[in-house]
Amino acid sequence: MSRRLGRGFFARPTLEVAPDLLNKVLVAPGVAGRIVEVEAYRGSDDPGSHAYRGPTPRNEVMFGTAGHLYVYFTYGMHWCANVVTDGPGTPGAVLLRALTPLRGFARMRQRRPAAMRDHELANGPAKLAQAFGLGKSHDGADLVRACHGVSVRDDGTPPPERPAVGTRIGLSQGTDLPWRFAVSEVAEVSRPVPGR
DNA sequence: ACCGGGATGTTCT
DNA sequence: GAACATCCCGGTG
Repeated sequence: MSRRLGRGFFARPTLEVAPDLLNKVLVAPGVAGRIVEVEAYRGSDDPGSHAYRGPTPRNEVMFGTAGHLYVYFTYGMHWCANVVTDGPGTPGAVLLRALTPLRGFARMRQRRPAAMRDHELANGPAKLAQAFGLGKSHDGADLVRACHGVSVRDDGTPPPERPAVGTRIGLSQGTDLPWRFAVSEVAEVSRPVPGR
């Protein structure tokens, strides 16, 4: 039994939403996975955020309504998926970095032939986007309305009381901010969180 | 096990 | 023209 998250869950400050997303379930057609690692990004005072220098064609959905997907293309071959947070005009998003696969193993493996084991199907931001078939067409999709069959659900598993906290990965600015959150001791975390 | 580099093209300066 | 919220493979030890 589970229920889809509503607008109110997402329309809160980014740094509140990010840890609350841990242990929620991301669903796409034929597949599902538990969110076990995320990173918070916000525009106003976060030099690591795509929104830091103001709106552009790429990042405009970060400035829009909470609960939509922000999907961007990077390194010439990878897609990464964020959940938009906070209020209209206040840019914020949470990057989904790792999932524990729950359903649709065969489908994910088909999309990610390089994964040797189940826990490698979605243990990275670009890996999970590929495993879930997320790409350009999903940028701006409304999770609350389950556009394209993509939504976030609560199956009754609460977020960890003490999530692992660390700095974000792959940035050249904002590297000091401890805005990476993970469920401790799960195999799917993309990289170990120092100090826990 | 660990490390280094190449892939590949959009986005913004 | 540089940077990029990454991943994978092949080298070495």
